[in-house]
Amino acid sequence: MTPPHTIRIDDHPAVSQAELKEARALFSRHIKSVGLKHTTQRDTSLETYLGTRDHLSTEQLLQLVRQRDAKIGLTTVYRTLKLLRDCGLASEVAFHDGVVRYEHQHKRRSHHHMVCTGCGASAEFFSPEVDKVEKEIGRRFDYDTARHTFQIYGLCESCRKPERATREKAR
Amino acid sequence: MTPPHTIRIDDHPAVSQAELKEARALFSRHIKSVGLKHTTQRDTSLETYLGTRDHLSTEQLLQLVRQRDAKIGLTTVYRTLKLLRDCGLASEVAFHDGVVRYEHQHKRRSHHHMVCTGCGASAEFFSPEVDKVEKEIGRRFDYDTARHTFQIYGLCESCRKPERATREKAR
DNA sequence: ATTGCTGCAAACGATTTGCATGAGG
DNA sequence: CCTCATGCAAATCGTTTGCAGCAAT
Repeated sequence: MTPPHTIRIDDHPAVSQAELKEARALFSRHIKSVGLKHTTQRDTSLETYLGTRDHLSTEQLLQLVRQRDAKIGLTTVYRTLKLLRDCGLASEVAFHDGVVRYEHQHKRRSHHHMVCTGCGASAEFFSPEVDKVEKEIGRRFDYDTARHTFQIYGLCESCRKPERATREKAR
Repeated sequence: MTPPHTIRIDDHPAVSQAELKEARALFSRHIKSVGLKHTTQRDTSLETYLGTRDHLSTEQLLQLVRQRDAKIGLTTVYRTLKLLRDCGLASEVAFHDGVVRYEHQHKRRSHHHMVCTGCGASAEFFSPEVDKVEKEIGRRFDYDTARHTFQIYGLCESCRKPERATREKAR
């Protein structure tokens, strides 16, 4: 199941030219440093990824990638997303439906998700308190904290209305 | 992969007699209300579940259940855990390894997890601020919030030491 | 007697891996 | 040239489903 739409507040502009350049450089550097090769498929995947927003599954990215090059394989996209994650351009998010999604990570403000269990819509929000909690707890347990995930699940306003059809059996 | 051990602070005593009774009643009531039947396998699964702590996967519960009745099938445990979830005795948690785990939920304080990406250990912690954020954000987006998950990922003290063997390739 | 339950085997969906062929440095 | 990448098909893994025989009401 794929969220039909995604709400977001605190919208940020599409990736700027400068950021694009930096992202490409970061990727190349990573590729090189691990002794891998620069390929057209990886390029296409990277460029496509950079043109997206929000959280998308591998399958979704594959669809977009194939609009540029119909012959790229699913496996390659899976592998490229791991590379993007490894070099810090993307991060994996797991909502509660068994599908891994990726979202932009590079120089991105820490943020969290409000997910509708009815229609699958998700909204992002920012909360400095939550970030503060990460640091505090890390200190308390003597953990070197790297990241956190915070998702709130609930029913959005339209899914809450007089038992609408949109609503699916909460898995 | 299964966490080798689980750290926890703010330990609470094993489920008390009164709580056990209440839990069984809750389960029976749920069973009845949905028109299902009371079976020995469900009983065994419930009792076993009530004797556990922390978060355990279906597979782990199956092992425990089989110590009481070796012939209980995996499927039954999967199904029973869904029932426990449905009646509010358990809730599902997804860490970042693709396995669903269950934890006690009935009358349980809201809590969160600090997970070590090295050895898989997890510690629970409590944070009223985080709970407050859930309410606030729900109001802001006009979502009827039901629950949230908050996990912090990082390296625990021993996994952080001079590249110990315990440490596995961070997936 | 019904109707739901169990456990097995088969089905599933997301993700990973093996491998022969092809492209990059 | 040698090495790594690709894309396909097959393999995995957790989880779900179909079904025939069995147990609970």
